Amino acid sequence: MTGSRVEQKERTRRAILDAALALSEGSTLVALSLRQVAKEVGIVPTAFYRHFPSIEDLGLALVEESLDTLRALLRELRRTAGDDFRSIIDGSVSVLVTQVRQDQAHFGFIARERFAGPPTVREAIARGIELAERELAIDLAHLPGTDQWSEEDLRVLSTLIVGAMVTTAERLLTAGPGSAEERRIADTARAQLRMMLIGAMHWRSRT
Amino acid sequence: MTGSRVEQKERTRRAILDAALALSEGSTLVALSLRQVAKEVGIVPTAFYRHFPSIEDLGLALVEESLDTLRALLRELRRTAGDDFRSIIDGSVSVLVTQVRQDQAHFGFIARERFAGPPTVREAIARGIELAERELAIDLAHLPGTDQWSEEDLRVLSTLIVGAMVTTAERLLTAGPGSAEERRIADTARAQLRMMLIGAMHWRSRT
DNA sequence: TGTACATCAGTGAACGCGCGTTCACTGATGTAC
DNA sequence: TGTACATCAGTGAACGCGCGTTCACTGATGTAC
Repeated sequence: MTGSRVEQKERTRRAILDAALALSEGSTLVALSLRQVAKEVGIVPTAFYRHFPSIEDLGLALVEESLDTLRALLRELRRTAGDDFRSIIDGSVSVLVTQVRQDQAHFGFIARERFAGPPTVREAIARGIELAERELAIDLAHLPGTDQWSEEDLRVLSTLIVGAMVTTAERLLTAGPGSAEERRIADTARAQLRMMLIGAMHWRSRT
Repeated sequence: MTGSRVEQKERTRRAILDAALALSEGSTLVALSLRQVAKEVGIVPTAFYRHFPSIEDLGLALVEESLDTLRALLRELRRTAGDDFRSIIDGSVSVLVTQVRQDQAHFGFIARERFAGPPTVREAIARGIELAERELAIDLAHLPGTDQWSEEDLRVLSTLIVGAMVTTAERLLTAGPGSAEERRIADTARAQLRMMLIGAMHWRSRT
């Protein structure tokens, strides 16, 4: 069976990444030890070096994977956007719930490292969130009723919405999958999105 | 000079707490080492035990101090609340900016430990934030226009507002004190609060 | 006020432990002919 | 197809280092008389 040695190596590499995600759950990247990870995977500590040049490179790989899942979430949100407000709201929240559940370990990693990670990691995550805000501002500009809005207004609303979505994602992470709590969080997120959009629709009529 | 030995001990204790806050800045509580802290303070590692029974107890002391700071912020927010929407919004944001600046180290600590800290710490912080949400829901119920609101509606709006305030506090922490960025963050927070309250005011007329 | 004793914050040596990393190795998988 | 050789994921011993914690100590500050 050709490729079986290659496949086995890939399987071990995946096991190392998964073990690192699971072990960092309790605190942070910086608290991860190579020996802990190796023990969890079931290999001898030195075998680690067959897969990553150092424990720091393992961390970088986790960061990149996690940012990939964040970008996948954004792509999915834009792809499934409906026409009217109600379907945009409902669709966005259900995509958020689905994706957070699907890549729970990665989103948990992002939540933890966002402020507790090494500077470069914090910056990379901040850039990912800023990207979402900018993309959303562009999408908002195409919605009816925002024709007269300034760049600044679009930015204010998009950061508000992205902030609420980040908060919702973080709440989902602390709730059990499929729990009543999860449904309540999703309902709250939908109501909040509705409230924000109602505020936005009446925005110019007031200022 | 009576009390001078006691005062010196208190000064060292304070220096240990401050050093721990400064050192945990780069990552988390769990990455703190007693020897690092002692070195930063300028005492020998074993002298640490004259002040705390263990490094974990130092962590608990930091958590309690930080939660005190959080509670002080909430108290200050309620105390300075004005009558009309505009003064409530402007007052709340300027109190937030002032308090975050004044206890930057503690708020940074909370931001970091909120998801990366040990489970008990995460729970304590989550409870502090929930408390703010419940208190705000009560205050909102006393505002004009919310007479017909359900408990649920009040909860939805208060979690939305608290979430935005948490996000604003976190943004302030990454901006320099007195910077143009800081003023922009405060302006954005004010606009967002206005937008949320406008949405709230038109809430019932839509659902 | 002066002296003798008590307190206790900070010292310094020592300990066992888990850490990341090095090195020479083993033996199963894969390849060349 | 069968044999001889190459590759390389995983092994196991060893290293020096920083860690938390113990212990007996020192000497300045504080107290009793």
